[in-house]
Amino acid sequence: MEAHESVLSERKKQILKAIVDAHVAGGEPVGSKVLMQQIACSSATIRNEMAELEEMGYLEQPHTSAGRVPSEMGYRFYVDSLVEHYAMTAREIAQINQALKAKMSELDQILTTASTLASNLTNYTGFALKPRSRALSVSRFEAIYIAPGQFVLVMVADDGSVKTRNVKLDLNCDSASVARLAATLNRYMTGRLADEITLPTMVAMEEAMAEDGALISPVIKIIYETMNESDRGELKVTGVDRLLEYPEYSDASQLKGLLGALEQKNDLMEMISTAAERDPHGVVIGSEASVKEMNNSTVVFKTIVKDGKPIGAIGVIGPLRMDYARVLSTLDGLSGNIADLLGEGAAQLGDGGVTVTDQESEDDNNGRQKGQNGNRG
Amino acid sequence: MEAHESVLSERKKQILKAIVDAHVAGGEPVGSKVLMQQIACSSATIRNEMAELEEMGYLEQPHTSAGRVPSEMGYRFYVDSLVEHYAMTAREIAQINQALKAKMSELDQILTTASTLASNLTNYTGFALKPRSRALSVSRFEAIYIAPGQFVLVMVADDGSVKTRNVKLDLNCDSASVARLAATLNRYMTGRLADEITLPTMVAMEEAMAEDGALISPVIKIIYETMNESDRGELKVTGVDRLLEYPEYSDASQLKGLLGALEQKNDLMEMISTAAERDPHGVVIGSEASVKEMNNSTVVFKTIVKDGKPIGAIGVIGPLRMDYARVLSTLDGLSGNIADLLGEGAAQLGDGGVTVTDQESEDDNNGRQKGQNGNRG
DNA sequence: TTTAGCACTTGAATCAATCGAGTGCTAACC
DNA sequence: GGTTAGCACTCGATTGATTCAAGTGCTAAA
Repeated sequence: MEAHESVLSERKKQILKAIVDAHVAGGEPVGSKVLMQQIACSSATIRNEMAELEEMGYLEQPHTSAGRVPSEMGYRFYVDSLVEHYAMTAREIAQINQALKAKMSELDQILTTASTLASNLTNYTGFALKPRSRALSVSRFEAIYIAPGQFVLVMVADDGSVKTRNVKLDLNCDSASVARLAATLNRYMTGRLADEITLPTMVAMEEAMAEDGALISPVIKIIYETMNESDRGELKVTGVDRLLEYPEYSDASQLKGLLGALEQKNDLMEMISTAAERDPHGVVIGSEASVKEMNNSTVVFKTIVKDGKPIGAIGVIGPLRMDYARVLSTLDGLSGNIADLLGEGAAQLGDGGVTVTDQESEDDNNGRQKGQNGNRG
Repeated sequence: MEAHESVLSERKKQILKAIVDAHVAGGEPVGSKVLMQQIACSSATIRNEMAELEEMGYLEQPHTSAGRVPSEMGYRFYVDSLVEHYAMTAREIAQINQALKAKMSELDQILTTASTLASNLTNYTGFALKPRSRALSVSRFEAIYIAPGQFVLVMVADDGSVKTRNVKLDLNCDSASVARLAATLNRYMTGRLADEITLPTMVAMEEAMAEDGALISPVIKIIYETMNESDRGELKVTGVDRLLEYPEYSDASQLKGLLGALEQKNDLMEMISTAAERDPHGVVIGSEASVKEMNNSTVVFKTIVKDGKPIGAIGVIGPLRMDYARVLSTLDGLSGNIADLLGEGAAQLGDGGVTVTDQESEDDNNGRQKGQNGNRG
């Protein structure tokens, strides 16, 4: 592959690079004229060079009267020898960091899964919607020593949900420090929103921890993040690709428009909450939707109710000619299952009656009594 | 809305329903001839009825010489009065149950997020790949009593990772039972794969628990599920819709084919592992791919390395004319961030040097020392 | 070796002609 | 009165010819 470089003159490389760049940017075959701006010679010269590059296999002509397009070999050479380094912006880097750190609550996971299921089972695009939920305060702390500098923090929230965090510090804390930490947290932090912790409280806690005072600050941050992470309202959309096989969306622009409308989560939430009032089925057909881009589509949804309050919704979006029977019963089934999982189905217990939730488990998930049966056999 | 029913004759309802069903199934306007099979009268009669239904607003004609299509009002009536109940198959119900119960490991979450980020930042379709990983055994158990019948189970796995489960049973276990449970688990279960637990061991554990013997069986199941959940190899694909705006994929069938190929996860894994050997950049251009459907697309990926071993990959898929510079650096940045999160980046510690992971945290995540800095301020 | 100029090629756009599916309407029928 | 057969009619889709324009290859001059 390095042989390329010795064969291609500097100017050929320039031209090849310019062609790749232009074609990547514009998508059209690139002609000799546009290249004149970047290469310091006439179009005829460039044409000659391009003819040679084509002969060598780096370029292709879709047809005689079109410009040139890089061949696969051309792209390969570009990637191997011509790509310039692109430096990510600080903004992009920050975005990566933030997004990767964010955890998914269990409700989020369930809703995502439900959206995927709705899509899979109906062959339309699925979505799941979660309204904002309030921040929680912690009513009880426990801390379990795991290893030097490492412990598990267990938080029982004011709604009865339990969250755990595996914490590692590079501070030297032992079993005793961890126990003291739990005691201190229980004394100063219980019943308070993490927002409400004032500097004096922090200082008091650090004093109470004596030589382990350094633990407080990072731990408070962790608690803050944990108790607030459930606070994002969100819309998940899955299975967009399924709509591709419906001729209604065969022109990509149509679908693109619909998806763009979906990005306006507020509109969708608004639509669903109003539709839920007047329509028992949760079916919004075409122009019944307030959003123009949805006027050629149908939205079918079902709210998920927990303790009598709607805590989210799942649904599907597809063409007007939707298989309503199937969609309606699928959503019914799904929402029932979710309600069960979230603890509405307290009655249906099997052998042992076990409920298991992972640590994130009861994020956004208040007042649960019994959940799904943990036994699978 | 109920007024409809009194206005429409039984035959009109039949015809409307038949039209909706046929149109939903076939996508084409439906003519009077095809309806003859379902309605017991001649095409002329049906035409008369259709003309009336159109007059009333339930049907529409795309043009004079086409068949009829339901109007929005027609669909509305269908949904309100004509849909037949569709009963889900046992298979579908099982699928729902299983999928909703499955938890996502942290690695899964990170990879999903990474895939989304790759897609967002590059404007191509992103993917993330995770090979199967081995099951873990537990080297230490802890149990924290929360409430009657409820406790948090903390498991330190043989690779040093920590997992926690919030367990609720409808058995009457108190603080002492929970403590005894931990002791018993530590005595009989440490160092073993959950698969290896034999019936005699179970019996011995139940005996050791005396009157709380009933705890053992459900708890073993929980441990089993927890330690094996990381075992699924998987491919996540996100941002399919981004490809819609590239003319290369403007005919939906092209894109559909590509996506179909992506479903063959094994092919992709194969491709990536072979490509990773011979190509330092991880760029597969067009026909370099072994899969035919990808011959008009480029796949760029980057393996994620942890402790010297590849534990997954992230990448993007898009047209040949891809913005390689941007894609390559984005994937570099992402994979670096992921490696840090997973504990490779032990060196880069900031103030406090805090590592936080939630319970699922170190799923598939062995030998970590220090991770990313937990402080955000 | 580069460049200006010109004939040439060829997909895309435009337009007319043809085709056919399905209708509306009329008249006969039960 | 409701139903049905028959037929003229409509109108989008398909096909084919024509034009248009972008971009080339080649030749001859610099």
